[in-house]
Amino acid sequence: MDQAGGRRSRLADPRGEFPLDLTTYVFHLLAVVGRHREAQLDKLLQPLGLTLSRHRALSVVASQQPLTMSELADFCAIDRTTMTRIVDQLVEAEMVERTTPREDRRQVLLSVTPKGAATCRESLKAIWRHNQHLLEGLDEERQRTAARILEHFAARLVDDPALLERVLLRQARERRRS
Amino acid sequence: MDQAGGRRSRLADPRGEFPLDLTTYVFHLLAVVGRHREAQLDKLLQPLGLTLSRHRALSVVASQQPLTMSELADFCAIDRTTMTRIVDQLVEAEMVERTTPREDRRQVLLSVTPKGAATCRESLKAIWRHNQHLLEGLDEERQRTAARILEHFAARLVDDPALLERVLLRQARERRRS
DNA sequence: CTGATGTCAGCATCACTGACATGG
DNA sequence: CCCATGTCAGTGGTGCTGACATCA
Repeated sequence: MDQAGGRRSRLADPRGEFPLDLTTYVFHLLAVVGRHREAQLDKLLQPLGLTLSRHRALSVVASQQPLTMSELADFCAIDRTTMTRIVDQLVEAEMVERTTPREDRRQVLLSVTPKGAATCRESLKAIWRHNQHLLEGLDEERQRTAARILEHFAARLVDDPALLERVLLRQARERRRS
Repeated sequence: MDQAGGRRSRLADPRGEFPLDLTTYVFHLLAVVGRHREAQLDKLLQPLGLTLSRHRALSVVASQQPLTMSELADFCAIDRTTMTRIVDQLVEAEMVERTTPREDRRQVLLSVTPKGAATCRESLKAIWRHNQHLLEGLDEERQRTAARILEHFAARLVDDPALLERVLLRQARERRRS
């Protein structure tokens, strides 16, 4: 997607392996794969009372707790104001708790409740199985190649080096109380 | 994303190259890369009066015209009812036209107007440049590997073989008037 | 005061469901 | 009658902007 127009002559793979030129085709597939996968995962998570967005937030809180709203939003690459509403929903469902630290009372620290931890374990299992199914037949070296290529994209998409570090899941919390 | 929880011991890359196990990390990056890229492209297209969704639909119509609503929705991996509204917006902007074929008057055939074709050329150019920037530094062989891996994902995500063919942009129209 | 953090309201877009009209 | 195609209305989740309160 993103591009599929123009003359056939300008937009063909010279080797004939793919239906479009490489640049166009890679990003078309990126969009289509993401779309189908998100739709399937949403259905998978429905019985657990989660959407994919809520699951993403919940699983990051579970693994990185305690963390602030801004950190969570950066990790998930989601707008802060949107994250406020997603956390509202998780608090409503009694899966996540907000607490205010004494040192800096502007912040909010997020942590999971026992119910949230249990739900997260279930959703992680379900998604893990789905991911494994998608990766079946891809040897480890190909998976590493995929990860490296995606890291390359991320580095070019995210200007701020500190934000990039967080998006790539290097270190979580430092300078919290500095 | 999707998964980031659990014990550190269960979710680590054995080789230490990546911050999480491969399965989890590949899909985390898939989500984050898609998110950042879509945000940037939306801004890029704003001056042209397009959103990313509208551009995607427009460019497919431009390259595959004439085609039906269902075909367009399948190509873009977007729900049919959602596509009705997106095409409404493109018709409103006088970029796309709907016509009813004589053979099967249930269908609607889509085609671009001159204004739509011109806008599409501009948006394709802008997106092409953005994509080239992202791919800079990746040699052709890596791009081919990426395309093959994403095709692998698509094949596992889409059950219907005919739909998969359309999603992978093999052949567009056949059995139209059969 | 300035800047950082988090929340909130309003707006637009989009996904999904269920209903509906049309026509093969 | 049955099914395919396309549209439409309603609901809910999401992204973004701008405003606001709080507090270091």
